[in-house]
Amino acid sequence: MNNDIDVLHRIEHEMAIFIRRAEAARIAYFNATGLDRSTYLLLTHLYDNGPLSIKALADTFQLDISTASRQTASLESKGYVERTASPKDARVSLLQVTSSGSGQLLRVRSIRQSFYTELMQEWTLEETANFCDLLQKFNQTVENYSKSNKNNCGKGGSSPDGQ
Amino acid sequence: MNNDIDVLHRIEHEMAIFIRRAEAARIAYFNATGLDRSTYLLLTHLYDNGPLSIKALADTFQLDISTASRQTASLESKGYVERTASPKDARVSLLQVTSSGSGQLLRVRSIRQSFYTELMQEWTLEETANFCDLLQKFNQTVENYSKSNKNNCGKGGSSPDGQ
DNA sequence: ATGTTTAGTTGTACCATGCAACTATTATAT
DNA sequence: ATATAATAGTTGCATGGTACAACTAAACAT
Repeated sequence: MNNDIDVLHRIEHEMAIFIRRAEAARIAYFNATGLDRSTYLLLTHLYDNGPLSIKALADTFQLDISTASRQTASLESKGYVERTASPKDARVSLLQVTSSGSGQLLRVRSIRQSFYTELMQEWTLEETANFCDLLQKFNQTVENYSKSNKNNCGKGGSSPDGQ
Repeated sequence: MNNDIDVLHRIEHEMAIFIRRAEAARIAYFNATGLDRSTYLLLTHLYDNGPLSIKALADTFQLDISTASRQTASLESKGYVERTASPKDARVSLLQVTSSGSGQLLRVRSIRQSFYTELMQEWTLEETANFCDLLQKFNQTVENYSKSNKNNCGKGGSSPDGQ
């Protein structure tokens, strides 16, 4: 622990606020794009990482497999992904983004980017890049932390932010 | 718009991940502290800003007043806040943190700070402080944005993050 | 005085989530 | 080989956080 308590207190506070705002935005975001965040993230991941099982998705996003199952079912019902039985293991369904799904994904990604562009128009490029780097580092830190916690203390474990 | 599209794309991506992790932590956090985030934030705000009406809390956190009403009712039922009728306006209840509530608040704040201390032990103080500043700036940016949006386009409006 | 705004409550609905119980399939151990 | 475990996935149920709409009561405006 080489961090000053003041900074930690501020981090703690800003995190709580950030998360609160993020939740507040859920409905507005959904209204603006027609895709909820989970759907968007799943779609992104499937788009970039080829066909994957539900279990693999659940692991990636640290979701309960039941949640991943429901989310993919919802994606499937909208026609954004297709599932095919794995040839190697009949328990496994492999999910793949359809062309409709990738169309949605690109559409929403562009809306998201426009949003951030507008939101951060007063920021300098340097600040934005800096924030981005630190945010990435933070996400990585949280991921490592919760993985190491899983090994030590069974499931659940971590709590990266303000609840 | 003076930001590079690459950085915006990365921000967009890291935000989505960040929010996802934040949501994943809700249960773990509650288990660790016994207070959910909303409760914690409300309590913090009431602790720092004296007796406030439900409407004032709703405005601060950009919550529907019905949500704020329920959350404060929950706080009250746990004995963390007390309400007194406003002498000036019989419609208004003024909420105030009880000693039990402030005890809880300080306890949870300390757990949260310990968590962040442990989480970020590999970060330098400079990095942490930098991240904190940028996060604060970001929160402020989002707040300004959603306020200006409210004036232009009616309610709802903004979407600060990845859904 | 009467109509309008405001503070707050309550009913209802929604989404994201987890846990537990279950099925179907695969892997392991003897 | 067969019985026992482990794994992938689904579904039922519960919870938390949220909004919207309909309502009550009080205050304000004219």
